[in-house]
Amino acid sequence: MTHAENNAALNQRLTASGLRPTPQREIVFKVILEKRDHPTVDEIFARVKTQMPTISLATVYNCLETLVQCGLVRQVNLERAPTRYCPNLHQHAHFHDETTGEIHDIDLTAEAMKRIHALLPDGFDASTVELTFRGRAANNPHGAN
Amino acid sequence: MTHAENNAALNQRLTASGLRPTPQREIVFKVILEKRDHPTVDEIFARVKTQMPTISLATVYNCLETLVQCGLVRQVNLERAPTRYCPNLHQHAHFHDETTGEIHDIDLTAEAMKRIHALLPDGFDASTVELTFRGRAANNPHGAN
DNA sequence: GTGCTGTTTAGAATTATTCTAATTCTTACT
DNA sequence: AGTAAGAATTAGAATAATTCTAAACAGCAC
Repeated sequence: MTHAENNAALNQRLTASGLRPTPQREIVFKVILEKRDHPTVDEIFARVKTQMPTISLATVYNCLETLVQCGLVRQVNLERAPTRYCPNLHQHAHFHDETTGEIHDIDLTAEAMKRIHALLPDGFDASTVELTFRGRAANNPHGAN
Repeated sequence: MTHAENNAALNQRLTASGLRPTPQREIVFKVILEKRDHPTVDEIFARVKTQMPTISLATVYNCLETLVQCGLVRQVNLERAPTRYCPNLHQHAHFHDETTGEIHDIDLTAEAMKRIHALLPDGFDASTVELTFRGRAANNPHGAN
């Protein structure tokens, strides 16, 4: 996807929710897509400031909340650490490498998701699932991050 | 398990780790076992204070950290909410009811755990897994909480 | 252009948690 | 028993991520 396409998608989602496309929202979305690690708010703030030095931290928080609401990025909370943000919208699990602190996405098939949902007894209806592994990854397994 | 048995288990674990059994640790462990919901530190603090009014919040934090280290209780972090504590040591997932805020334990079989671990590609070695569902539960399904 | 609503901004406020330094408690040794 | 050493507890201060507040700003509808 090109940047222009991502932008169009963003604007569409925003207006669909009665929200306005703004330069701040655009740029925050852009930096998250650019480097597909799992940055914290501070990291996002730092990256955005290089291109828009006047942006405020509160705005970054606001934009991120908006993006999450629109379903364009996912929030990742690991233990008590600062919240991280993830542009991968495919169903996936996270692997938290204890040695490097890196977070790797683990793609899940629809079949796997179905099996996970099937673990729930009757009477439980889950709208979202979060699956997080913690451990050690071999050196840069398939170059993922 | 009786209270005396739990206490014996606690003392054994503590001394095995070179730590001391203390009245504070005992009582913190007791209140977590007594009411098997998933209390926050504040709730634990409140419950403990009724029986030991002089205990300090810092001590509750310390005791909980100790109990977690000894593997006697589990920490549960959901989104950005205060950490909760869980005495259920069986492998299990959590179901977070969006309407009531309650957390239900979902027991997992060894077979299910194995299948979950099998989702990881080669090169990833997980020591722990966390599986959390969010959604709505039917009214008090099998009386669990 | 004027007003209306949504957005951004800076800084203050909040809140869960951790840290600090002093005190108290245990245990071991004499 | 008396004392030293280490561990645990305590109260309160400090930290840090996040949220709130109030004011300024921007863009659209009329």
